[in-house]
Amino acid sequence: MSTRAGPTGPARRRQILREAARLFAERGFHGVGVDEIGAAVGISGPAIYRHFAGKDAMLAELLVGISSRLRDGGIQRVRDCEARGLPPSAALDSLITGHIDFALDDRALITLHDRELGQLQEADRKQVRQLQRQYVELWVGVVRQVHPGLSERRARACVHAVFGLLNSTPHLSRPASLPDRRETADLLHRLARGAFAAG
Amino acid sequence: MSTRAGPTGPARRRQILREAARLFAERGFHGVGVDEIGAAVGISGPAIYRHFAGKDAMLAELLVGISSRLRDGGIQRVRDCEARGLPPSAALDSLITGHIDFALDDRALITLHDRELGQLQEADRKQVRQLQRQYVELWVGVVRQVHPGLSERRARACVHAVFGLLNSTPHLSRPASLPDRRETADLLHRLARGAFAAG
DNA sequence: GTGCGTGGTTAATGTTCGTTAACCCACACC
DNA sequence: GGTGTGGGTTAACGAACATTAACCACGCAC
Repeated sequence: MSTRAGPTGPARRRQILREAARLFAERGFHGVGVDEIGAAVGISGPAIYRHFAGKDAMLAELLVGISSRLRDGGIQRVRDCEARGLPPSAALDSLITGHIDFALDDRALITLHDRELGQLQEADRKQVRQLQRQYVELWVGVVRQVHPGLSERRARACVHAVFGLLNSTPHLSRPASLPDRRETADLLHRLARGAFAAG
Repeated sequence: MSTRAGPTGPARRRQILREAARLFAERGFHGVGVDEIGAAVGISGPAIYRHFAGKDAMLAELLVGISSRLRDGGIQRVRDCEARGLPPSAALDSLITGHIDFALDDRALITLHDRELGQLQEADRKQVRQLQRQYVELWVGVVRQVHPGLSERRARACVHAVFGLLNSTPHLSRPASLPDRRETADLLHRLARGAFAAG
C-alpha cells in the first residue's frame, strides 16, 4: 500500500488547480507563492513542477478552462432550447441560469476570470479573450432576439453590464449570509431580466 | 529658477497617486514596482519615499480616498434631495448618477476599489470596509423607500448586484468604443433602475 | 553668505520567490 | 531481482523588488 501519499495522477493535478484557484482568488496571483499552493495540497513547493510547467501555466489553464466552460455551456444551452423549439426568451433564461450556477458554485473562478487576465502571457491572454468574446456574442445574439429594438452595440453593453451584475456574487455576503442558494439565484435572475428589459 | 524639476509639494504627491492608480489598475498592486511608478512621473525609484511611507501607504491612501469620496458624495446627494423636498426616487436617481459619473471618470479607481482590498493591512482594510458598508447602507435606505416591498436583506443584495453592474464600466470597450459618454451613462442608469424595479 | 529643509540621485541591503538541481523511494513490469 | 518512471524531498540559484543609506543641489530665511 502507499505509505502516506495523497491523490495521484490527474486527480492530484485537479486538486492543485482547485487550491490554486482558491488562493489566487483570495490574495491575487502575485500574492501567493508556489510553496503555499503546495502546502495547501500537502506537498511542498517545487513538487508543483511535476504537474505544471510553472505558475503561469496554472493560471493559464484555470482561465482558459473557465472561459471554455462558460462558452461551451452557453452554446449547449442555446442549442438545446432551439432544438426543443423554445422561444428565444427561454434561451436567455437558460443562459442566465447557467451563468448564475457557475457564479454561485465556482466563486473563486469567477473572481479570477476578470481579475487576473492581465497576468497572462500574450498568447494565453489572446485565447481567453477570444473565448470570452464568443461567449459575449452568443448572449448578444439571444438578447437581440428577445429585445429586437436593441442595436448591436447597445446589446453588447447591456450584456457586459449584466455580467457585472451576475458576477457580483463573490461580493455578496462573507460567510454564510446567503441562506438559501435558490433565493439568491432567483433574485439575480430577476435582476438580470429586469436590466435587459430596461435596456 | 528650478533647473529641471517637475511639480513640487502636494501636486507631486497627487501626480504620483494618479499614476500609481493607473498602473495598479492595469497590472495589479504586486505587478508594478516602485521604480515604474517613479518612472511614470519622471523621477526614479526611491524618490517616492520622500512623499509616501511605502508602497502599502499609497494603496491605502488610494482606497480610503475612493471609499470616502463615494460615501461622502452619496450622503451629500441624498441630503440635497431631502432638503429640496424631492421624493426618494429622485435621491436614488441622484445616487445612481453620482456612482456612474465616478465609474466613468475614474475607471482605474473603481477597478482598484474591489480588486486590491485584500492587499491592505488589517487596519486600513477595516477602515475601507467600514466606509464601503456605510455607502451600501445609504443606498439600502433609499432603495427601500423607493421599493417598500423589499426586505433589508434583499435590498442589500440588490444594491451589491447593481454596484457590480455599474462597476462593469471598465470592462466596456477597450480604447474609444464608448463614443458618447452621455449615452453610456444613460444606458447604465436605465439598467440600474430596471434591476431595482425587478428586485 | 551661512544654514537648513525639501526633493532628488545612485548604490547597497535583505528578503522573497520562481525555478532548477540532485537525490530518493515505491511500485509496476519483465 | 533489476530497472524505469512517477512523484516526492531539500538545497541552491538568480532575479526582482521594497526599502534604506549616503550623498547632493537648490531656494529661501535670517
